[in-house]
Amino acid sequence: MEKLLDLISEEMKRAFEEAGYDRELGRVTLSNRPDLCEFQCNGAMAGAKKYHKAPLMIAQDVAEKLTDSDVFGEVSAVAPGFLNLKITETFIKSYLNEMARSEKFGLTTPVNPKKIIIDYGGPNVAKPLHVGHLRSGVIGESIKRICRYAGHEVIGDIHLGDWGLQMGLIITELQKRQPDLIYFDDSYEGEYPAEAPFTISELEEIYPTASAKSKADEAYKADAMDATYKLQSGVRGYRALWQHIIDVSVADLKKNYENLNVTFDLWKGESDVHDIIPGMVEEMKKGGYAYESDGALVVDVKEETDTKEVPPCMILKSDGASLYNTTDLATILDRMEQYHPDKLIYLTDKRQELYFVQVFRCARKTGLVKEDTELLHIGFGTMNGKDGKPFKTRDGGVMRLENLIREINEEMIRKIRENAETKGYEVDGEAAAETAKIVGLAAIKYGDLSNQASKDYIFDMDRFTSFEGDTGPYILYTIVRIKSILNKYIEQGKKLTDLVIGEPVNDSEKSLMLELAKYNAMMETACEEVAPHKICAYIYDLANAFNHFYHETKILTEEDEQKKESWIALLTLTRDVLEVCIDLLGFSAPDRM
RNA sequence: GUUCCCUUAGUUAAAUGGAUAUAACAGGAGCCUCCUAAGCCCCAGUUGUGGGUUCGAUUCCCGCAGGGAACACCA
Repeated sequence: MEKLLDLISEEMKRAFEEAGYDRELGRVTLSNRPDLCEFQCNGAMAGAKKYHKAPLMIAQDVAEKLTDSDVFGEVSAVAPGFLNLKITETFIKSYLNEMARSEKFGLTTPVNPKKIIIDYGGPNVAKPLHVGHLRSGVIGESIKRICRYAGHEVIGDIHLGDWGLQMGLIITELQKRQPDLIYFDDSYEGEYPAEAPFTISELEEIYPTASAKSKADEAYKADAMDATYKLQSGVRGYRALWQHIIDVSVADLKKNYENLNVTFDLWKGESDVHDIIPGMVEEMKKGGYAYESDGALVVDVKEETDTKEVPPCMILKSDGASLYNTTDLATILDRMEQYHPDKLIYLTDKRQELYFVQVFRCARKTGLVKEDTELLHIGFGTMNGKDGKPFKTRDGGVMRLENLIREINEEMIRKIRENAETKGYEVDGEAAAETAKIVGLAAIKYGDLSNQASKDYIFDMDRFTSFEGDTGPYILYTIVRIKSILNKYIEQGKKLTDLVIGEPVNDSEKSLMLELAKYNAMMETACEEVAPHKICAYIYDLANAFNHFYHETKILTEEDEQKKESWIALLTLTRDVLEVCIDLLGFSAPDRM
């Protein structure tokens, strides 16, 4: 279905053409003076030079051709040459009814859908998720959903950090603590136990302990490196122990991501490409791309047009060991071979920008990716505390993600209880907790996603839990209001199906309709620019338009059945659009709050 | 040191080169016998600085000041 702006631009272009001007000048845009008009066209000013004519004269010529238009109800040419436009009630009504009937509200889906792999989350096993992981998960999940909704085939991969020295450290510390474990007996040839010899909380304590020890103690570090080597070279007991670490850790990660409503299609990690690294390195050498520099193996990636220094991309460290670059490149190779994607999207902290420039160039140069495969790194900003510095707990530590979520949820339960009390109804504990979880998640996600991803933003617990203004809970509250009306309507024995939206009867209703009609253009932009914050801005405007309409219109007590049905249809569409949008942002609305 | 990014109201954030820069919070005033007041409504307040391009600049270009980040054996 064509976008509203395209349809009305077409009408305007026709008028420009009929008046003897270039039709391309007839591009219509949203009004930035809503007090004067709904839409505007600035083509007359752009054409002034070409036709050596005052812009206002051109605008008047064009306006004359639109006097009996079905699309524009009001057209006025004003100084210096703006065309101020209002569209007819009939036109907007038909547009919305078509939208309501169409799949995805008439969003145009691509002729050639792409296969996209999106790499986000990126946690390390055996380490708890902390607030730093929040953005990658929240933004990545939203982008995944947006691309999928837009019609592409999307695969989300968590890309676990499960292979490096950290694993050797954990194994070493376990050996010190429990040297008699069967895993350390080289002569053992039987089956290893199915149960892990540790719990997730032990694991989370072991890693930092081991890490601290290795920094202070050379011998300890040597042991850890040896353990890493044994693991990577496939010693049975070490592999079995490693598998336990992965299993225990992944189970915990799944639980945590589930609480965030974040899901991955693939749970692959660095370890999955271990076996293909030697072959890849060999190819790079053979192709003449990789050479030795200061003992390390590198590939030059600087280009003549660079204004800045782009250091070579390191493939192997001087001790021959692989590093982040190596596994990332091997992962690209693996993904190309297994999935043949048209596009790879990476979500990380924006500080890794230069790093990804190096890796992408290296991948292209060495032929790991096809010419027409797009590589995109989306760097997001830091989540800061109120002081503008990276978010910390009160005592200066790194805050665990589950603690952050718990704090928000507790505050939310308090608010729900308080609200129930002032309104005088009972709320049982379980229902309150369930609602709190839903609303809390919306607060966190909307708070994050409503900012441009690339910018740092301030996570202000007080503001996020205050629930006033431009927040997730405000959006949810609006949806709950609509649902409540629709439910009451159904309770009257009526049905929501087959209702038709009529012409708007007042300004607030027309505003709501115009807001709904912007949906397609907004969604297209949000997809193209991979910009979830545009969806946030849109649903905030839409919710505002609805609340304004709601305030002025008594819907259920309306006696004119036709009017009432039209409003119910309009509300249904509003609810559906809002719910689709919040789903793309990765949260949902409760039935009441 | 080199390079990149950022600077919008008291605060946090928006704005394909278009008219009077948009909201939220905080501040001040109003609206619940009426579909959820987590709402609605009114008031007050902003583009760091100096140039340039343009009919028109928060937006594009150059300089300055202030803030942040990156710059091969971490990820």
